Amino acid sequence: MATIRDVSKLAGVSVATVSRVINKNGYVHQATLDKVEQAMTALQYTPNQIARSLAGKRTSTVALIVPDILNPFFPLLARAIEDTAQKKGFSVLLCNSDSKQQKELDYLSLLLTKQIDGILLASYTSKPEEIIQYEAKSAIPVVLVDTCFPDYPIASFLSNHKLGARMAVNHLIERGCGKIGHICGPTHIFAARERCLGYEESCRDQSWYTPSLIVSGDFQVDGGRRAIQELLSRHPDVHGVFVGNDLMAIGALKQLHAMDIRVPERLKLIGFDGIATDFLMPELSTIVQPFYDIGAHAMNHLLSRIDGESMHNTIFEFDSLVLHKGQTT
Amino acid sequence: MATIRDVSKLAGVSVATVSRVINKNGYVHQATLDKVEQAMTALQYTPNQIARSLAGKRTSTVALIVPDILNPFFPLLARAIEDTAQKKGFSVLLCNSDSKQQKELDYLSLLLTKQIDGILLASYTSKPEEIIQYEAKSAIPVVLVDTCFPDYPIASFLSNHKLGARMAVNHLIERGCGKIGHICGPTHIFAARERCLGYEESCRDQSWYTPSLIVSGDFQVDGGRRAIQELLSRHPDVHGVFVGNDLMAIGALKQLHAMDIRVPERLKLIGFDGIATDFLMPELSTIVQPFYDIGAHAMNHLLSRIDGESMHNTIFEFDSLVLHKGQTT
DNA sequence: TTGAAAGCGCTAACAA
DNA sequence: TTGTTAGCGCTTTCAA
Repeated sequence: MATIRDVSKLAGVSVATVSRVINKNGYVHQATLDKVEQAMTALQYTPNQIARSLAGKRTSTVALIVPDILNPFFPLLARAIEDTAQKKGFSVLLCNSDSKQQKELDYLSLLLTKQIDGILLASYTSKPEEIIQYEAKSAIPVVLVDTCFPDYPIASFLSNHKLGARMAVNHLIERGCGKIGHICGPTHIFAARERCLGYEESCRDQSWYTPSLIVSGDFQVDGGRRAIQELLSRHPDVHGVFVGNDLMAIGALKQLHAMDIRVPERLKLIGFDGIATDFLMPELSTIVQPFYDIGAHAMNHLLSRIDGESMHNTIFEFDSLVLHKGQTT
Repeated sequence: MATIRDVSKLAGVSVATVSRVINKNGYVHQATLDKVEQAMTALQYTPNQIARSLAGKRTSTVALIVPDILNPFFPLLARAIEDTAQKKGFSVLLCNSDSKQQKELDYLSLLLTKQIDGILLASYTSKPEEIIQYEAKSAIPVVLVDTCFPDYPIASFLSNHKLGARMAVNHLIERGCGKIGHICGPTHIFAARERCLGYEESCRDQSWYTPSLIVSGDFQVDGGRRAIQELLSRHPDVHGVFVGNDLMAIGALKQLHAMDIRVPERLKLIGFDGIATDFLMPELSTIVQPFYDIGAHAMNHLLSRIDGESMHNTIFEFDSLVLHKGQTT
């Protein structure tokens, strides 16, 4: 592969000049610019990114840390992030943390030695102090996606989950549901808590409301099966259920089917997320999160930080959730 | 961050010696080794990977190029690949090509300047000559996943699709199907062709067989809807359908549901891939591909090539497909 | 068994 | 407007 030196020789200029045309900075005469560009194309020259990185510039690479790309939730984010990165000349390193603290920390220090320019972190296990400390000592900007710590100055991009929850409950009410239950996700997940709060806010003034209408699940399919059983045993007369996410909603649906309880006639069900609305049958009613927007904005914010802009590290909540009316309500 | 020079000073040795202990090569006295290691831990030293890469070693990074990580097929592969890479100290760069030749080529040359160590390529658009030429002039090993070119020496890892197709058809026969149709995928996709061939081989000697039992689809949900309609209009009496992939099978299932044709009573349906076996209701019968094995083996093979082992570049077909008996057969 | 020194390819003062 | 040169942090001959 041709180097900058080869180009400089062929063009009859110094490497500094070539560097200037590569980086489009500093003054360079039009005539020399032409010569250099000719030499570059003649040699099919492309700058070695490793050398550029070592010489102090960036790696043009960011890392995306997710619990597990297999969770259908994350490819949606990953795609938006990669698209946005690619448009700006950045690449994305994919890291699965399995929600294990150690694996996450290992990645974090690996990324340091790789001189990654920034990190998009979707993690429900990391502590805010850790993140702040990491940013401080590594000077690598970190942006949170799908989670946040309200009391700390960390940039975060996520849906307005409380709003979404209200939309879900309202939809059930509009569809004529009387007593509405909720299957909530793990309480260590911010989004799960918010959705639960949204449910509570919408329901607590109803005559039928009682806290035992909230059953906890694990955001997985099987958890949904168990939770709906629990809910029905507590309240055989529930008429609608706002399930904390689509995965659990699928589980609930399967369980109801097995128990021969007709959906939506006897019981209406609405999920949250909007993963794979295409793939399901019957189609699940759900609140679709604006994944693409979240990912794209998070990435753009990160890129601005990388460019040295000092941003206001705050929480960006997206209100553009959409009700997807399926066949379960 | 501490550098190798800092360590060498603190340990009272030369940088060369420190380098030797980092890389565990060359002779180094036990006593000095201890000193160096103490210094390293004292300074919390970790070698800068960029500098190592520039000095001639590798980047310990591979790229995974997929058409679109949103296709539920690819996260399965990505996970296996990332797991395997991570165990061996490698990172994975994620690239979406959208099956566009230009985007793919752009990535390929970008990866060159990034001095990537190897590439895992899932592409149905690239030409074998291109790949061979790229490997030759870049010295970057490329391994194909989920596709192959039988007539060219390119390492490829994929399921034995023909075998899987036979399994699917046999299952339908066992379940009592008489006339069996097939919805095949795009013919430029190797796997789609193989599955179709498998179907043909299994069926051509049957009394009911006729080529018009094969309808073509596009491997997408909507394509499945259209294809099943087409098939039914050609052959109102089909009793079983082997659908070329799960996405189309979902579409077919939805269409049949809309048409009030009962599955599996009136018509039996089996898909291929094994994505989303959890998500569907009714659960789809399908042939599950050994994604994890494919990804892991492909990655291991790539790592061996990166380590300089000259491998026999051939096609690795995985026979370990599994019938998932759902509720549609 | 160890060290000195020459790069790897590029950037960025500093001079001219 | 251009060139010289000193690094960036590490690896790797080649000598000692």
